[in-house]
Amino acid sequence: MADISLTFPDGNARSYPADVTLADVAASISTSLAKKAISAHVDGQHWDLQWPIPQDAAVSINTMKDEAPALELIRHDLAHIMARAVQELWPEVKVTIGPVVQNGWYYDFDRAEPFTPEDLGLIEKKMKEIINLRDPVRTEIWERPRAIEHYRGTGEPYKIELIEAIPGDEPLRMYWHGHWQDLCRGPHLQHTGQVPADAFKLMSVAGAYWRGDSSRPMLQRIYGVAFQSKEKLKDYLTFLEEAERRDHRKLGRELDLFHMQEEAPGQVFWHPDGWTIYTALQDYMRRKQRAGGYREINTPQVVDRKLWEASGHWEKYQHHMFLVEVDESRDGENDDASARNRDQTRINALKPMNCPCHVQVFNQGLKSYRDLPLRLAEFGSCARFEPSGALHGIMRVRGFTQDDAHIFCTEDQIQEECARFIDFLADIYRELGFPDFEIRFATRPEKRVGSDESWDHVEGALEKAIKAVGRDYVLEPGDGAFYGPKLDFYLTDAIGRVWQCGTFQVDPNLPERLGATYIGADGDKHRPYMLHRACLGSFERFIGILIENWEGRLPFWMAPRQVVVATITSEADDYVQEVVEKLTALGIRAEADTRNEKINYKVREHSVGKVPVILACGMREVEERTLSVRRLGEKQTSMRGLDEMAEALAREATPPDLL
RNA sequence: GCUGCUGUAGCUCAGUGGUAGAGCGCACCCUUGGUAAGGGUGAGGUCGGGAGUUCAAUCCUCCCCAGCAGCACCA
Repeated sequence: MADISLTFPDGNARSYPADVTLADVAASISTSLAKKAISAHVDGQHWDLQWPIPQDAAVSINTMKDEAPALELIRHDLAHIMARAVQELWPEVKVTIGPVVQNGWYYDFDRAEPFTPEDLGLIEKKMKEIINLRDPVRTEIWERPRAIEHYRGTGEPYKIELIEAIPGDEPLRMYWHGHWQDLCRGPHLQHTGQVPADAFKLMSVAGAYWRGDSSRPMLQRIYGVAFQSKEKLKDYLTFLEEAERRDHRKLGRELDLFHMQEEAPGQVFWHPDGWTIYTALQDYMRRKQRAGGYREINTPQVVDRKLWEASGHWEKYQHHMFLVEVDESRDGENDDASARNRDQTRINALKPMNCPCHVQVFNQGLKSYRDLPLRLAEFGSCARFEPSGALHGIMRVRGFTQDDAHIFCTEDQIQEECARFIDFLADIYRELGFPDFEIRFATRPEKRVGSDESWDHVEGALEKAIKAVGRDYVLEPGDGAFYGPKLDFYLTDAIGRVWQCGTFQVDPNLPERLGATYIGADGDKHRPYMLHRACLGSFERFIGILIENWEGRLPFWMAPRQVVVATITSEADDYVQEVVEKLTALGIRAEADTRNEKINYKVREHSVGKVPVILACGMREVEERTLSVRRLGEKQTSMRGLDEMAEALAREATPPDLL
């Protein structure tokens, strides 16, 4: 039994729950990606990995070497050095834990006053002093009672709780950085001077629950980042600036795509240009789904709670639903809300998901095995009352539209549908500019419905399906939906960030709960399987990802403003109008800029506005019936004939699936 | 929801216990200019909402709302 996490070369880490062993992970992950894992944490202890992972968890490499220490060790020791610095500055602060995370580390502290940005500066300075002391790091192995007694003496209740939570009774490793002591599995550097003093930075302080449990006290977490060298740190800080430049909230405002406001928190007001992106994407998806054998449907927004009770969502998610109370006795006559007749009030919920509604569509009429697989798709508008702290621009919202579909099928059809979906999805991601994606296979979570036998069966079916597809995947034990196992699809954006978008879930549960049946070849009623699937996830979030991926410079076919035709002199006004009309007739989003401004000004404004093509017209163009073409991001211009250019742009404006 | 921070003009931000300012943008005028900002003039804000302290609150206190970072959550 082990608590295992693997770290990959891209800096990502993946964790596995306590009921698997390292050998399990090694055996079950058959993918080349997993084989790239460079280090593992087993029961909190750090190991560099050799592949294959040895069968026992005692991975054999100790990283205490004289050469440049591994980055993880540097980060790990920095966590301790920071904790020491904090306690030297404020002795009353209680320490807890401080693990290595992507790009750095954090350490959680219990302190009455909040840490301020100025405090971070003080801590950083103190850390550099400690590094310069070159204090030796030494270990002692203590029996538990002695360690507990020690922490009683120093007044560290969190450490005592940690010790008591460690199963078994093996002795503990006690580490000293100079005079300062911490409980830790190690391993560590030999002395604090091995840490590069100019390649780390304290980033932020934020609240975090003790042991990740929202019923426990809130601690203060200080985040730091660290690298091998000052240059690497600088690269990382540059990356952060890059991400900030791409922030969809900022670009959404600057490019006038959408806005949000207090009266509708977590919901999007789409502006014309933003909605143009949305509809371009939706039109594209509609064509793809039609070609992919889906039938599009549409289902109600406001649905009686009875259906949510039947589906099981009421029990689990009622506090995350928008409720709508309707007094059936009012009949529109009495507008006084206080006169509402409680006895006759019906409780409805704005639909938080489409699945139960799709089952209702399936349940109409008698279905035959000949109807299967039946693929029902909906651009389903959903409302979920997400916790206020979870909201994030248009990426995490309370009102959104999924590119949702449910496939009703027999067990035998799961494999075929799985393969079919993965091809479908790969095609879409490629056409949308994300050629690389990763598949993760998530299995039964702790909280779930259905018997273990049923889970064994369904997980087996999905595993068989994904294996047959032959693509690499990563196993995520315990990450499945409460009703069934799933495949999640993660795409990588232009600056290396990973986003989960697509999903493919096998659900034997909902058809059961909502009484879906079909007549088999044997003439008897059978229970269909229901496959939940989405490619984009939600339009809102996916458009956020698109904006950030392309830094607002969307591919031409999706760009809300494709072409601006600008006059250099007002004598070209008529010609510019003619050009715009010609392009518009070809389905190109073209606009005229005949304002009384200099061409320099117009070029600057439309470049900042990320318009992909600027066509400038002066007297020369009018006389020769040509256009001066300037592409976004390019400095030089070229001269093209009007007809030739219009034809080229029309081709460029064609969505990839129609080429 | 939790911890911390923030909320001043359309945007980015400065500022003060005596009812506010800049740049950009916007409007109008002059300018017809050849590929990233031509010049001038002007309009625009009960300083997120409510209550309190005070002779006086945008500024201080409390409550609420929204946003930001992180945590928890994510059917």
